[in-house]
Parts: sequence; C-alpha cells; structure tokens
Amino acid sequence: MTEILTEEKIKEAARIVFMEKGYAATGMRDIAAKAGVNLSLVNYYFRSKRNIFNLIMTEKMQKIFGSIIPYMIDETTSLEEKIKNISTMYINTISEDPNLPLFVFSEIQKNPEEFAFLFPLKQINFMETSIIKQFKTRCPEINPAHFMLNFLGMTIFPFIAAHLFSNMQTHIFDNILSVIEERKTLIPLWMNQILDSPIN
Amino acid sequence: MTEILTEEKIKEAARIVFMEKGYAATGMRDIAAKAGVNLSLVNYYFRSKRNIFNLIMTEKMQKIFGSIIPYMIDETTSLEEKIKNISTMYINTISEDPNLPLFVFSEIQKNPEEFAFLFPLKQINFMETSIIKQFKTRCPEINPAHFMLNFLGMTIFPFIAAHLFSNMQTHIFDNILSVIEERKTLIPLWMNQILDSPIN
DNA sequence: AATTGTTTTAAACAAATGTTTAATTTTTTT
DNA sequence: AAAAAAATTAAACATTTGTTTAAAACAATT
Repeated sequence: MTEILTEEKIKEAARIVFMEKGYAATGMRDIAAKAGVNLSLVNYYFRSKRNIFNLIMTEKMQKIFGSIIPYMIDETTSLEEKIKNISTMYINTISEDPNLPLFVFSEIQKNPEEFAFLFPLKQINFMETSIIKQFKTRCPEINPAHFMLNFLGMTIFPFIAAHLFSNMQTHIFDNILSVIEERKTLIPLWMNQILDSPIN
Repeated sequence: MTEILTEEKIKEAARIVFMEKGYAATGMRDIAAKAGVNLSLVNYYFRSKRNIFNLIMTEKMQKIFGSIIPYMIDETTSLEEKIKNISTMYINTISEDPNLPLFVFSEIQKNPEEFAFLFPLKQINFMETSIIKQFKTRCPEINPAHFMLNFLGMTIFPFIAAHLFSNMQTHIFDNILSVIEERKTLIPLWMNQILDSPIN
C-alpha cells in the first residue's frame, strides 16, 4: 500500500513548485518531476491542475489568515498581550515559510472571486472582535483599520521585501533573519508607542 | 504615420494585462486583443514576450524603487521632512497604480536574477544615504533596517492588503481610499513616536 | 494459483502557446 | 504617377500545455 506515500509526495512537490513559481508558471510536468513520479499520477490522484492548486491555496490561506483569528477574539488577553502574541506567532510561522505572504496575496489578486469564499476572516465579525473593541476603547478617534495596517505592515512587510532583496544580492537588508528575530520584541514596544501617542 | 500610435497602444495594453495577470498568465493574444490590434504586430514592434515584459518591468521598478532615491539622499532636508515627503509621494504614486507593489515584488520573486541588475538601489550606497545617516544619529542603538521596514511597511503594505480585500468583497477595510489618504499625515506622526521611543 | 482491484506507465490527444512567414495594404519618397 | 518602404494581415509553424487512454505492473483477495 504505497498509495498514501505517492499522493503525499505529489502534494509536497506541488506545494514547493506552486510557492516558487505561482499557478500560471507551474506545469503539471514540473510537479511530476519534482515528485519523481510519472506525469499521469498527478491527474490520477488530484484530477486537475486547478484542483491540486486549490488544495494548496486553501492550506496556505488558512495558515496566514486563519492563524490570527484565535488571538484576535481571545477575551482573556489584553491588547498588549495580543500584540505580543500575534507578532511572535506570525514571525515564527512565516519564518518557516517566508514566501507565504507574497504567494497568497498575489494569487488572490489574480483570482479574487475564486478564493473569496474560503477567506477565513469573512466568517467572523471583524469589528466585534476583542482586539478591535480593545483598540476602540484605547484610541476612540482612530479608525481601527489604521491599527491593523500598522501592525500587520510592520510584521508581514519585512518578509515580502527582505527575502526578495537578499535573493537579488542587494546588501540593504543583510542579516535580515536576525533583524526579523529582533522584531518579535521591538514591534510590541513600537506599537505601544503608537497607541500612547497624543494624536489619539 | 500611425506607427507611434500603434506601438504605444500595444505597450499600454501590455502594461494593463501584465499588471493584472502577471507575466506567466498573460498571452500575446491577450495583449493584441486589449490593444485592438493584430497578433503579429506585438512581435513586429517588440520582438518577443520577454522583451515587451522587461520594458514594462523596468518602468515599474523605476517607479517604485527609483522614485524614493532623490528623497533619501537629499542633504537639505531633516529626517522628519524626509518621512513626510516620502510617505506623501509614495501614497500619491501608488494610489494611481495600486497594484504596483504586489506586481513588482511578485515578479522579482519569480525571477530574481533577471531583474537584479536593473534594481536602482544597487547603484547607491544605502548606508551612506542622508536618511540613514540621520537615523543613526537619532537612534544609534537600532539597526536602520528596522526603521526602513517600519516606514515602508506602514506606507506600502496597506496597498498590498487592502486593495485585495476590497476585491474580495470583505468589509474589513471599507473606505480604504480615505483611510490611506489619512495616512499621509498620520504615518509621519507615528514614525516620530517610534523615533522618540525610550527604547532607542 | 487465479482473479480482482489498484497503481503505474508510455503514448497520444486536442487545444493553446510564442513566433515566423509571406502576401497585402498603406504610406512615404522619388 | 511610379517605386520603395513601412505597416498590417491571415495563415501556418513548431512547442508546450493539461488531460485522457489503454495497456502493463503490482498488490490483495478468493
């Protein structure tokens, strides 16, 4: 019974190739080659390119959007604790899969309708989450969108930009891995600075 | 002499289609159709798909990376003024071309070698720019990469995330256009808060 | 050991791809 | 007005694409 092994080998190969080249630039033959498997087996186990891609995409969307939800709705933590927990969790998660944000964002952009329905954040009422309620109490004058954009921008953007520049042999962001590691403790401090700003 | 008109029509069509679908998903027939022109004319004027794409890509990389350089090296402005000028300039520039960051980042990721040599920031010594020298004076303990990542993350990330969510009919970032407009004045205030933080 | 079901293979498929060719139309030059 | 040059067209090209077919190899069951 080698069945599960082959199926998982193909899925893992698809993960790697899709993440690297995107949907359009990936061929079924690329996946088969990376899995070390006959071309027909990809269709045999997964029916079509669209089908296997959507499996991977669902996984990755869950990973980047779904993972934040438990932290956002947690009524037992303070705003500061949420910031600390989410930035640490995100930096850990994305460090293992540095191309995750760029992959997910750019595939959604190319096919928004196809993936809208499996967007995990659609299922919760964003404005009624604990984190947003806490922010509104703290900064009643500021649109909570600003808070989320600042927070996620500071956390996620470094992966989009830096992993890229290092591939281009630019030296702007040398030691980027240790820089990103430092951000686990720095981002919460900076976010508190912003929250306490007299602007609010 | 309709020559220039046709050539520019094709280039403009290529701009639109490439920005929307990316290199791999764009066909020569898509470009010809969008330009309202015979398929052969695309090769007649631009020789190959790679060639016309690289023209567009050079343009866009100049727009997103090149436009920031004059502000970074300007010795006549303070750090605060640079922050104000760059965030305003970027928000104006990208608002007219909201998919610019995602397009450039994801195409570079798929082909880092091809575009490394035309990366405008390779030509300047990043660490010796005025903005970085000013930051190091202000915050000697902090790696300047953090400063640039915070600043660019707060400025650019909203376009990557928000334009996307609105296409997905999520309501997380409603009124995103006015929110982004507000950020022209808010980002400099937040950045100053971060710069003045007792952490540094 | 024979039969059944499952997995793997090589070959072929039609459709789509980027590109080229050669003829035709249009424009420019003489 | 004739000749030359440039722009446009339709058709074909060789590859590559995702997918299917049908036979072979393998495993499980009787």
